[in-house]
Amino acid sequence: MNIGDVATLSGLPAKTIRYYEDIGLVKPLRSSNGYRTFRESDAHKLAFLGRARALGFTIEDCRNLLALYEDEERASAEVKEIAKQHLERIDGKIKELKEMRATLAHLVEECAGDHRPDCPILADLSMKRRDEDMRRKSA
Amino acid sequence: MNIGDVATLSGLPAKTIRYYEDIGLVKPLRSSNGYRTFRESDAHKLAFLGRARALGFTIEDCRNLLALYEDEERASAEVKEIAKQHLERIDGKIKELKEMRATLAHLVEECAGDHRPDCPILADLSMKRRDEDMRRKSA
DNA sequence: CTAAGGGCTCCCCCCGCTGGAAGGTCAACA
DNA sequence: TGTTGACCTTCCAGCGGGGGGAGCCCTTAG
Repeated sequence: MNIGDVATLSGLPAKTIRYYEDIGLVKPLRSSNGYRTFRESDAHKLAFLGRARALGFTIEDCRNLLALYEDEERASAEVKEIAKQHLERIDGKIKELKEMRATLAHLVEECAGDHRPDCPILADLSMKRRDEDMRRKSA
Repeated sequence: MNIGDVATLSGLPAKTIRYYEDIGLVKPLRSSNGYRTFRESDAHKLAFLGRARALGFTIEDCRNLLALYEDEERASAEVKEIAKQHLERIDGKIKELKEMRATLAHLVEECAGDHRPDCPILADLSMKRRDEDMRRKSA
């Protein structure tokens, strides 16, 4: 299989696949004309990578997951640990985003959004730390 | 004020402030020794930027917000529009993360996490698109 | 006089790709 | 046989939003 074929199969852009080779995630063979030649197993790995990335795992996570995937003797505990840590990262991000959302939604509600210049959003962004602390406490 | 002073006041690292000058968000003066000299207004802008960035606004958003902040004739509708768009971006990200979280949490639950190699997490990551679609539908 | 603690510029690094230029290869068709 | 046009190759640059660090200058206190 050439790169275009695995790209179609895995849903990853060819550029990304070349990059994954660069950083050592896949190691396709080369045919005499210099083209990359992918085996079935490479195609599987790439599909695996695509799904892991879609779940938000970092490239380093993927590298470790792939190593475990290939290791028949692995302990599922190792995999679970990686996934759990990732779950925590996701939870952290969700929390952060929700806090932003809450503040922002509040400000958007307060803002008249008309032709006048008075704007609570700008007022909040420009206000001093002391006031911000007060707002936080009252919220 | 030198850069260290505004860094302390705004809570932004000096590096970041230099970067903001680079991209034209602030335009401090220079004193004869080459040091940046920040006015009160620069300090306010930087604090403004720090808070806008903390709410997740992109640099380009910040640029626009800052312009509106400085424009006494602005219409609050313009500010509100930027904020609303950002709110939508945040909602999109939260949704995305929640979907990841749901899938991942399910997998983590299923995984025994012991010394044995059997692992539903790896099984899911390596399984074919058809099966994935089925799982999605049943979920 | 010297040392510490600012400040300055400059360039490379991070992540995870993405785009583009300049060129080689291959299959189909006239 | 020549010529398209779709592939493929490498390499270099850049995104956002800074961070790290080298190697230098300036200032102030002891």
